[in-house]
Parts: sequence; structure tokens; C-alpha cells
Amino acid sequence: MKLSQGVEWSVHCAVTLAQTSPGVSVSRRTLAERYDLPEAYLAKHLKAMVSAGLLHATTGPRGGFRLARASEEITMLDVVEAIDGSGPQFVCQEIRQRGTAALPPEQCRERCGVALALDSAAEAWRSSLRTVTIADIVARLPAGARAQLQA
Amino acid sequence: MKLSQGVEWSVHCAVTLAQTSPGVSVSRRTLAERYDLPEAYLAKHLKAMVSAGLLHATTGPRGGFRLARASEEITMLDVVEAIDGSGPQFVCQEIRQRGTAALPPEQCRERCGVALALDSAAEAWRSSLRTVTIADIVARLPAGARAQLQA
DNA sequence: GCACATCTACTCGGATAGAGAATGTCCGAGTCTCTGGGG
DNA sequence: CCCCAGAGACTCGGACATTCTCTATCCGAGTAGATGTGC
Repeated sequence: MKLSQGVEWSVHCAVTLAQTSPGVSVSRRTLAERYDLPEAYLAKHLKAMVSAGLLHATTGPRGGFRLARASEEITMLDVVEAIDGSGPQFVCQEIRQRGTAALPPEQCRERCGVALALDSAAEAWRSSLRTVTIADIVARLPAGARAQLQA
Repeated sequence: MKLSQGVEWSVHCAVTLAQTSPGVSVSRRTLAERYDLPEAYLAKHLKAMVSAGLLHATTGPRGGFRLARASEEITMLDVVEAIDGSGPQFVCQEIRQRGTAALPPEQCRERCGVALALDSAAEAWRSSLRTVTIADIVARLPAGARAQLQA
């Protein structure tokens, strides 16, 4: 249950892109240098965000990445799922229906209590991430951080 | 962000142990056959639960595993952390203090907003798991499941 | 019939391979910009 | 002075190694109970 390292990078990059003027793109090289990250590997995560529809990529000089929609419309959950995968964290194997103590199917109409609890916890986690947007992160940034980006 | 497969096995085993008479141990072989699981691999998870203080192990004939404390006192979170590790799911790398846009330390007294959101979500997940105990799972079991164990 | 020493069989625990995912890196395809020449 | 063609450089995207965690397995150490013998 460890979160991929790239999630942190990706969120920070999204925060940076949220502070650029509309229509302006930032190259992955600039993003990598901004946070001292390996450019080639960061590229993989940026690509994932493009595939997820969070970012828009432009090639050629003056090209790069920009947000595909308003920063208020991009949640932490969007970024996490883009990088870490959107599949369920837990898949019930229905082991209660196997082995010597196998339950008959008619007793398994309702969902297994174990799966229920794990799914409920995962949903709580997702709900929490849904409440925070990239715009929220920008708003809570120290005053100096925003000033530096203008340069 | 995928949950280890062994968590499901371990919880089910704990549920089984919660239904045995006090003082009686169940061998890992019996547990493995009960759910049709690979015994050797299940052993690793049971060992982890012993190390975490959730189970108590006895060697020799009539030996095996039993709960180390009442099933009402063992939460889903206890089991998940025993199997999946109790370390934090996310460790902030403080990349805001690196690279060309590095912030000075005096602007980083407060925790990074990204880390804050991720930690908050993780805590919501843990909180949810804390509310469910092994005893709760047993209570919600179909009537037939409990009867089978007596045999 | 009872107590004891031995022996067997059963239990867990740690050390040891294999598979898959995450991490990290490289080079090629496409495109926008800039430059130079001609009208 | 303006327009156009070409070259150049910069961008992202996909294909290729490496490392680490999770999965899976085996054999050895230790112990409780069963057994056989002697009293």
C-alpha cells in the first residue's frame, strides 16, 4: 500500500502549470529543472497525465504541456489515478467459496464482509482526495512561491 | 496503490480463529485447506501477524495459531498493517526545496500542501479500517458459515 | 495398574528462488520557428 | 520592404534496461503427545 513516487512530482508539475498564463506551455525540460527531477522519467508521468486527459501536449519549439482544463476542475484524485492507475485497490478472490469450508453460492448473494470493509476504506480515501483540487493547492502556496513563477 | 493479496487471506484466517473455542489452536495446514490456499505462502503472512502481536503461535502436535487478544480488539487496520506494512504510504521528498524554483527554508515551515492532502486521505483510509473489527465481520457472517466451523 | 524414558510425528520459523511492477534511460517522429534569398 | 522556401532546433512519444517488491517454495529447529517398558 505504498503510493508511487511519481504522484508527488506530477501534482507539483500540475501546480506549476496552473500558475502559467492561459495558452502558454511549459516544456518537460523546464519542469524537470524546476524541481531537479530526472527529465526522461518525468516524461513518462507527464505522458500518463496526457493520456488521462488532464494535460494537453504541444510539440515543437515553444511547445510543452498545459492543463487541459481549469485547475479548479482537476482534483488530487484525478492525478493520483492517472499516475498510479485507476483500477480498484482490492479485488475480492471470493475465497469463502473455496476449500473445505466453501459456502454454497446461495449464501454468497451479499458481498463478503471483508471486501465490504476494504472497499469502504478505499472509497473514503478517494473521497478525501476528491475534495482537494489543484487550485486549492495553489491558493495555499506561500506568497513567495507564486512570485517566483512570474520570472 | 494496490493492496497486497495476502491481506484478504489473513483477515479470513483471523475470522476463522475468532470462531474457535478459547485456548484451541488451528494449524496453518488446516487454515490453508479451509480456503484452498498455498500453505507455504500463507505461513509467511501468519508469521507477520504473530510478529505484529495479533496472533499467538504454538508448536508441536495440537499446536497452531490462535488470536492473541479478543476479536473485538483486533481491527481491520491492525491486520492490514501487519501484512502490508505499517509505514506511511507517502513520504514527501520536499521537491519544493530543490531545483531552480527552490523555496528558502523559512517559507517551508508549514507542511507542503500536496503532502497534507495525501496524508489526510491516508488517514481517512486508516480511520475507516479502524472502525471495523474482526468481531464485526464474524457478526455479519451468514448463519451457515458459523455452523460449519463447529464441525 | 501406574510412572517414566524414549520416540515419533507434528508444528512453526527462517533462508532461498522466481515473477511482475515500478523505476530509470535512450533514441526516433513530428512540428514550429528562424533565417536567408528572391521578388 | 515584403513574401516564401528551406534548414535547423526543439518538442513529445514509444521502445528498451535495471532495480525492487511481492509472490511462492523448501527444509531445518523445536515441542507436545503417544508409546512401550519396567516396577
